Amino acid sequence: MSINSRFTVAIHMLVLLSLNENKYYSSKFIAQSVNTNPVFIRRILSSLVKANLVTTQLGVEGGASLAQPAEQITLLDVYRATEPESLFTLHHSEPNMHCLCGRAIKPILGSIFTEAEMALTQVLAQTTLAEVKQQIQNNTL
Amino acid sequence: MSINSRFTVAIHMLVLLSLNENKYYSSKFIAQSVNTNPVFIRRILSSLVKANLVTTQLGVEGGASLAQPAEQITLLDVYRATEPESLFTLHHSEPNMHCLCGRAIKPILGSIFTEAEMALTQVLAQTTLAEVKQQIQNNTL
DNA sequence: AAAACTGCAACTACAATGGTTACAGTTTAG
DNA sequence: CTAAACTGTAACCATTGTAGTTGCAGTTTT
Repeated sequence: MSINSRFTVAIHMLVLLSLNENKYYSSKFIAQSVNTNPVFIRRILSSLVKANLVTTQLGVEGGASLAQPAEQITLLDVYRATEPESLFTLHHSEPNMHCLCGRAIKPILGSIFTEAEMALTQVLAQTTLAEVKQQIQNNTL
Repeated sequence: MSINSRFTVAIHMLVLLSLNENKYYSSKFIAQSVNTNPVFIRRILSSLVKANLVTTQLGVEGGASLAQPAEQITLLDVYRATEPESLFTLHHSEPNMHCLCGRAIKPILGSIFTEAEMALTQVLAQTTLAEVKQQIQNNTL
């Protein structure tokens, strides 16, 4: 399958927060921009808080705000916070150990998959939230 | 989410076929090596046939065989045959066009995601079935 | 004619995704 | 000090994807 929309939504949210880093944005407000429901937003926010990308404030006028400057947050940080450990699913059921192929294939594919995933994450590490924000703002000129 | 085990299973199958390129392997035999059921194998085979990586033979002593030499089949070919078009899921529901962020973010993320996926596919393109087979055979010395 | 296959449809079980409701707890404004 | 606006989280639902299973028509070899 594919990388969850959680990742896409998380970036969307964080870019939104970066538009005014001193403001707390409510999950309801964010949900309207993303066009989804506030609970889904709060679930993702929960992951982002754990990864120390966002801080939240309870109560009236509360909400979420960036925990770090947008220049310091890369898309890889967001990816790590929202996506599971490994991108590739190895075998659903353990291969047959009586078969040459079954015995040896897992570690070999594992290392190729790790290499491929690293190539992907390196690209994500090269882009910061601030750059995405900048592109969005240029787009509207 | 993550990349389906279909991809992993497809590689497993093809490496198995590469052990003897002149033989037809039945879906039952392949299923035993992968430790799954023959129908699941035939469903994946169907995709591989469409991608011209495999030919099948009906009847007694029939089964599947590589349609190309193992040296010419890369993991990227297998990836393309078994995985959907795009790895990343953009928004589940369309973002709010009344929001600066909602309007502009999709194409920007789209191009970053394309770049990231290309980095991944380039790694997959560098490995052929023959190389995986070679590693498996070395492994058992 | 029997046996060994593919190809495919139909049905099932299970897990993941995202939407919805509900509610306890926190904070601010009045 | 109470009402309102928030977060955080659990519970439940609908939908979809994944993989397993059964069944059967059609093909090929013996």
